[in-house]
Amino acid sequence: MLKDATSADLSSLANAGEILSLVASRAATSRSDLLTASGLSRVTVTQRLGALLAAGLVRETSRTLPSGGRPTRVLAVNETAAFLLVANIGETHIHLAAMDLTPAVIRQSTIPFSVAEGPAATLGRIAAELGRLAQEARSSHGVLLGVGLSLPTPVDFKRGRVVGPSVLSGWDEYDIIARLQGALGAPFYVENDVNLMTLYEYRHNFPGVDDMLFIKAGTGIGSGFIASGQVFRGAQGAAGDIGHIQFLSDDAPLCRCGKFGCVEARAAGWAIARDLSRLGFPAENARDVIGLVESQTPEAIMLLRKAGRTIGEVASDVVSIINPSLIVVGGTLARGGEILLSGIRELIYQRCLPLATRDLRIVLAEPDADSALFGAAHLILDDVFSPAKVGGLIARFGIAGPRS
Amino acid sequence: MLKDATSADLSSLANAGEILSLVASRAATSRSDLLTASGLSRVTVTQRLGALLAAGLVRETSRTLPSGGRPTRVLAVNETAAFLLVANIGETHIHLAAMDLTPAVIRQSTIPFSVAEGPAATLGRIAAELGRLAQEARSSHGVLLGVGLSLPTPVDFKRGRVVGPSVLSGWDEYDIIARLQGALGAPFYVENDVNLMTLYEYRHNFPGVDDMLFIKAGTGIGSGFIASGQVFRGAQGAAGDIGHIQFLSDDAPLCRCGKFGCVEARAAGWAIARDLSRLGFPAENARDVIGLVESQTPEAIMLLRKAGRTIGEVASDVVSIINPSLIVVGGTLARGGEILLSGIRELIYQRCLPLATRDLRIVLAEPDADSALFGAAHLILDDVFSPAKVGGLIARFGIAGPRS
DNA sequence: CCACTTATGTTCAATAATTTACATTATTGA
DNA sequence: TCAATAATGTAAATTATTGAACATAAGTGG
Repeated sequence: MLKDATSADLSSLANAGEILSLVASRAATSRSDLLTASGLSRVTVTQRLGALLAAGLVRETSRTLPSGGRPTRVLAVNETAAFLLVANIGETHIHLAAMDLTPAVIRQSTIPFSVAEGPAATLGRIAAELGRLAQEARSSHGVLLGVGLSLPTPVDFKRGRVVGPSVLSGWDEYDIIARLQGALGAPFYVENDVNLMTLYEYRHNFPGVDDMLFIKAGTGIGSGFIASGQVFRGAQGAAGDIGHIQFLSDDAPLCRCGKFGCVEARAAGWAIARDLSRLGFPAENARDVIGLVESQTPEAIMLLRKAGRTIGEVASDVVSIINPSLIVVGGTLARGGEILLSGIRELIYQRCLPLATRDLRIVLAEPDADSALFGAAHLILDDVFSPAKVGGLIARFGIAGPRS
Repeated sequence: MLKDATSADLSSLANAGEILSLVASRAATSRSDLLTASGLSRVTVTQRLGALLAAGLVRETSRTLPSGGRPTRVLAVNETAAFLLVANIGETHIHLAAMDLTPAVIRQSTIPFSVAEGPAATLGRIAAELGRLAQEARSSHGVLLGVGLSLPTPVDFKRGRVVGPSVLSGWDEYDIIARLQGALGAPFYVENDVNLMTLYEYRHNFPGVDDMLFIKAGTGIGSGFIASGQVFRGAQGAAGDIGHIQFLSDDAPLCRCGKFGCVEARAAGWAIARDLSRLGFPAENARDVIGLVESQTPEAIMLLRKAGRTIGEVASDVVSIINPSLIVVGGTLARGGEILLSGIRELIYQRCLPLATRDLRIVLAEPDADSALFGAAHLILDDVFSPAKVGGLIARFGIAGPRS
């Protein structure tokens, strides 16, 4: 039986997952790389890559890499071949976006948020707004590949649920995926915002630094880390919870968790705001604190410096335990720059063994309000283009058909 | 051109790596499992497995698994198809062994050790003794697959070198692999003993507990952890170094590292021995301490209990940071049983958030002097049978030819 | 003992992938 | 401009893998 070009293309496409995964992960960005990375023959790679190119999933960039002979052409996933939806729940607002595969924002919006509303209503509004964004993205960017939700609370990533009491009261153990997956018809991911910010820093600013720690110092304090290139979540997704490690002392302050002397109660935005208020400078959260620091209020600078030392104290423990090669400090308080950072550096160098600090870099994150959104996009992309799942993506795409 | 049975067998063997890896890792222990796990067709699996069986690399066990119909026969790597060499440098002696693929000891020996001798001479003696063991193992167990060396000091696993100052003075940055690899003609691995004990506990006693922490409380204090099923080493192999985390207090004792208030200086075997000596009970190391505890010396029991609380304090920090689902406490001091463990439990439950301790088990390791040796064996096996490297093993085996 | 169920092996035609050999292309440097 | 170099494409022959169909094996529960 003869086969026409289209069905030959489709059958090549069905086997092209490995190729697509390699291109998407940037493990192989040229045809020659693909040959060695995949172990397949040139004939096969040519054929499968041809199918991916024809389907519009992969494209040739204008870049080439010198090779000594004919330069090799750089390949990339076609950013406009599909899109993602992401949302980040903040203190008072929810930021939402449709993103292409770069990932870059196609379209975004903001809606108000109140904890009092409860998860069902909030998720309903999120679904509605994401639906609107999807509508607009679909015309230019084809299929929806995945949806990601960032939450300011511990999340059991495997189960997609908020775990433990948190600022999102009423959300504990609520089945978020069941509520939303149907509405949007794509794989759904829920993750803690700090882990997503960590992933963003790793993928976007420090690719290749496979053992790094991200500290978010804002109104609360949390951390995330990349272990051997993977977000490390621990048994229940609660890894990196450094805000409630205690240091005892005579004046140990009461924490909102009910214990005394937690890092948060000493160094988080709310704790500094509490101390500033007592000194006669009204402040409520990390933003207020940074405002006072930026207007050169000595008391605020002093307290931020002290907070840096407290964070440094706990960070030194983390360094001893996980031995990262990079620490990125982000969150609102990081806008205090060296005032915060110097205390962190001081304590780490003071308390850690030289071996652990020998090659350790400690840097500030660029202030970026949307890093959790981008992190969510990377999370989706990593999973959807992973070798194990890329087949599903191609099937989904094959059905939707190629885009012009 | 016709092909005889032998060459057909050999070509199947060359492609049988994936099958072998699945059987070795116990990811698939039956033919049916292999079909689904490999994704290959039954014809191919039958053929490749046949080659592995013919080569003597894999064998059928007498066990079967019920299935509702014909039971499926359990497959396993043939433990006697090849062997490993391992060595563990302790305080005063070096334990060495040839092991089969179970891993189980085929033959073992002990030689004296003195730091003063320096790495070159010590490694020379180790090579000679391992050579002797290899000679004996070779007759019954075919090819040597790998050699592992366990050291009581931080090791940069990737580079196979001791890093930083340690009890092994003179070993820092010494190129161990260059010194030994040639002499033995097999892949060579060097790793820290605590990480190997951790790996042993994971593989041997708690398979499936993919996020676990092992604490070694002996003359020194260290820890290792399994993150998502892998030994977590950090950037320089120094992860888990909890012995030199400091807790400040008025009476902070001086540590052998030169800082004050380290966990080691408060709770390690040498620190308890120091305190006991001051109280009039001569003791030098963890063994002496346990001796006094076992003879019901109240002072020793009190100090061990106190050490448990100190270890619990640092362990609670570790729990907050990495969120394990299991803590295994081993090392000489663990022979103190509940006396040590109760303090650890107490502090962890007191200082960690309920979320992190909700499903956390804290248990004692079985006392086992050879756990680092077994851990080294597992380390070699994991690597040699890994999908990426199993091809090399088969090549090596193909050249050596099948055993009867 | 028998029917039922699932595991396992085998044959053979169809399909997929590789190897080989040759051809073409896009650069660099003489 | 021309050789040198390595990337890339392709046809044909060879080899590997699959799927389907059939056969047999080894348990379970009547």
